Amino acid sequence: MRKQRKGCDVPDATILRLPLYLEKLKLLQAIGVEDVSSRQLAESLDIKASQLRHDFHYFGGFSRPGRPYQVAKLVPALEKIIGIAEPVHTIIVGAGHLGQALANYQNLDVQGFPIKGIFDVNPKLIGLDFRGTVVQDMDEMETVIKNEAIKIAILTVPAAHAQAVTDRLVAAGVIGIFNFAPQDLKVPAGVAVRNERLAVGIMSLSFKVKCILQNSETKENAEGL
Amino acid sequence: MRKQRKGCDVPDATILRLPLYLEKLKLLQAIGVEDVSSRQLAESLDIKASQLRHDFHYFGGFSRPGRPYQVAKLVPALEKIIGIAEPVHTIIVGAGHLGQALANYQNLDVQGFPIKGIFDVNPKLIGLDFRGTVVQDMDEMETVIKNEAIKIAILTVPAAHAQAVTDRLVAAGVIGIFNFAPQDLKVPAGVAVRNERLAVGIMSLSFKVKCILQNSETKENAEGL
DNA sequence: CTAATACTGTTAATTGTCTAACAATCTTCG
DNA sequence: CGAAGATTGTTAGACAATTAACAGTATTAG
Repeated sequence: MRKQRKGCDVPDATILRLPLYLEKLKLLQAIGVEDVSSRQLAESLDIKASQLRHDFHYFGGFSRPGRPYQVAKLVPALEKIIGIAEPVHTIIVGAGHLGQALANYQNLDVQGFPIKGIFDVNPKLIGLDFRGTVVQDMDEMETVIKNEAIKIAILTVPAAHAQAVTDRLVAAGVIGIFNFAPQDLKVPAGVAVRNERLAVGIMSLSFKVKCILQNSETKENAEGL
Repeated sequence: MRKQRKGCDVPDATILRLPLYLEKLKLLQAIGVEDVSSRQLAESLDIKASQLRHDFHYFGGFSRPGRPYQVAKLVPALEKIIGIAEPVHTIIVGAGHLGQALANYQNLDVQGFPIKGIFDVNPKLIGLDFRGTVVQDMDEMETVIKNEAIKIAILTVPAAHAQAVTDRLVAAGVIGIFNFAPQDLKVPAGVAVRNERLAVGIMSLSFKVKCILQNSETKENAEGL
């Protein structure tokens, strides 16, 4: 097996922190901060400085010993690593409530993911306008993917249709799917899927809340004795 | 330090899988499956059977050697562990696009999290009706939290107001916050926060897409020689 | 009844991730 | 100029999670 191309053999845990680093750095940049140390940046994100440096080490480091990081260098470097140096054209498939909310969520655009199309099969939704993007029939999807060179799609269709739509997306050339449907997707090698399950998030929270309540009960009992 | 109460000293990674187990089991139950082995269940979730048994082991196991799991026993057991044996009353704070989408997302209700209130400061939004729940003024929030014994809140306000609202929620008795604002929240001990960052998800996807594209390029070059 | 098969609970080994430590470098101050 | 303090890159050790292995139990077929 050929050695993986530079900067791609990185743990998932590190990849998930890169957006957090970038976000905080942009904030610093906005208020005119020029230099930042690993310690300052890490503390503001509630992680250890050694972890931050360890993460950066996967990409060869962004400074040299003795010198703090320069915000103006770090921001574009991270953007390039994440793959958003240029805007990443994106489409939303499924114009239900969630699809609409995402279409209206201007933050996606700001973060480098402009929405180039919204699609649905429901005639009642076709023609609706969200921030300048009009819902189109699903039949148009493949055409838009090719014309706009779409590589990433956001999937917000019902679970029952998720796999069929995924197959169409992959066939049309999409290689990254942000899946909001509670449904495991089968995709060939060379296609990345990220599942975003709201139910998982709120249930894990529920578990912790239950534990907090139990602990406070036992504590009260112990104090009561 | 007192030993943590039974079933609460569990790794995060395991907690995040519990909802997936439950979801799949409910699906099996719906089609009349009575028994399921760790292998069957694990394969349908694309994980290893040993991991599933290891996860269940944190709670003492749900069967005995030689006997497969009984779906009818496992579903309520997991629901109790997750803390959703009884419906968990929830509120949504922030009735913008995302808050509206979540209010319309009937799946939350089905999964055991009925929405008992939606709040916003914007007079234009107050009075809007989403699936029978009417948007109320934020001034009513504390009252509803107390009357309905709300323990979990979904936070969909702008980042700039997230901390202030959080402080009010905590003061009113909320101990679990599902945070959609791109903002780190400070909360006292005994309050759980789960951050749901859409930007993190799509950027991690972008990273992988970039790597896939790079790899296919190098592959083509190698083949071309 | 016995052997063969299938299954779980449990422990050990492996793998992955995080944290700490330190050498090398830079800046600052006297 | 030299020493002190701060900083990064790098490596090794500590910790956590995943996977594999296996002992013990149940079921089934002959």
